[in-house]
Amino acid sequence: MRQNEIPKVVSRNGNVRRNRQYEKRMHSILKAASYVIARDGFEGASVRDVAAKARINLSGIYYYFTNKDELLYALQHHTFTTLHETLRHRLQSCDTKEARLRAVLDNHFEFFVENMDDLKVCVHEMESLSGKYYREVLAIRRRYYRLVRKIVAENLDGRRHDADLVSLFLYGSLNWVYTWYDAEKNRDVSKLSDQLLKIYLNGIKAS
Amino acid sequence: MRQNEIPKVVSRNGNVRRNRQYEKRMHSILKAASYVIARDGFEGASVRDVAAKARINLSGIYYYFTNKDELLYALQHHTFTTLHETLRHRLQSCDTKEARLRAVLDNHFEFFVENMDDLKVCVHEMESLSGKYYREVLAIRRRYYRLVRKIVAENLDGRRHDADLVSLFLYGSLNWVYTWYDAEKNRDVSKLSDQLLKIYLNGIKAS
DNA sequence: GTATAATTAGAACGAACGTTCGATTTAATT
DNA sequence: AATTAAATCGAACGTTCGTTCTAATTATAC
Repeated sequence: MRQNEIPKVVSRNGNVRRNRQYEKRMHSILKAASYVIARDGFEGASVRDVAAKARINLSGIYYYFTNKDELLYALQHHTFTTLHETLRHRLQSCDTKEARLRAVLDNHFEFFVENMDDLKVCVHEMESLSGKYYREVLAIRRRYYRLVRKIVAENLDGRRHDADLVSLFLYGSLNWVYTWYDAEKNRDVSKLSDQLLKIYLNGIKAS
Repeated sequence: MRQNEIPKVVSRNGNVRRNRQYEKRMHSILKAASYVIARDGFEGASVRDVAAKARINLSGIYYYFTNKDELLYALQHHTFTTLHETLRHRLQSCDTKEARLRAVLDNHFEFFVENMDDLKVCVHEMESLSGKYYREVLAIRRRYYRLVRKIVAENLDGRRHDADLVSLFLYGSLNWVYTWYDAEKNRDVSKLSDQLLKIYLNGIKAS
């Protein structure tokens, strides 16, 4: 039996009698999808490739997901939610506004390093979904962005800056990372937040 | 007769007897391709859609371009070259290093506003080509990046900053614009460079 | 006007794709 | 051990895609 209702993120199987490996299989499919979509793009990625990478039969994919779009939806939904949650958790132990801004950067970079494929799929395939799928992911994305914006705003000299613009510029620097990050060259991840934080707090001016 | 040699950017037709409309047709195909690829992504864009948008028969496309990849190659090659050239030209009338940094931002934003689809196709489809096509575009992209980096570097307090990181962060802010730019909300383009320049020269610190 | 080559048009090819279906196998319950 | 449903599998469907081929048409040169 297979569910075909409105998709949930974690598990779509509401049955009682369920194979113990169900969750693991689901996870391995998502991991494979993340890898293949990050490599080939969503349109370029074939469900067959995802299945092969996950070591499951092609039609097996459709036992866990109703279609290709839902694969991407599940990936983006889960990744953005996790990113947002880890940031919220991290912020609880920050006293100053500077510490909170630093937490935003640390969180994003560290999350990126540990989930490169997933975050790339979130950033690069932002427009690949449509309809309900798109709108739901957009809502989560906005939630995360608003949190970033709030922390940027409290660090701002409001007379000289536009909070939206500053946030979008910072957001751009963060989201662009996947195009140049090199695990060898950038072994020290904290250096990335150090550098970006310095720019936004003090500028780059030569003396 | 049709050419099938190494593609040139401007015109691939070396024949003498040539329809007066040849160049116009070629340009209209590129314009259509830019529109469709920006909308659907390179993999998602069909040559049929490009042909329809350019008001030409499907097989007519293959009279001007040997394959779909070459369409993207021509677009990216031409756009990056132009972007680089306009920046070089602009820099000639800059006296101070601050003026040169400002020129980088002005050039990028103004070029973006006037060639949104083209620049989006350059940024978002960076990985869509492979082999020779990819390497050639990469070379031009690097040339542009190095120019930006040089100007960032001369504005840097080198003891406190890493020129590569700063350049990549700035580059990210610039390239991310296509995801949020709204012609209505951002009528004044110079405000974008103003804001970004302030950040990089003075930071955002609240007093 | 006629010859010649550039350009367009229509139809078709094979390949790859997302998805479905029925049968088979596996695991859990009694 | 028998039963029942979950999970997997192999094969196929219909569609869309990039590309090609040949014939028709148009523009240019003589």
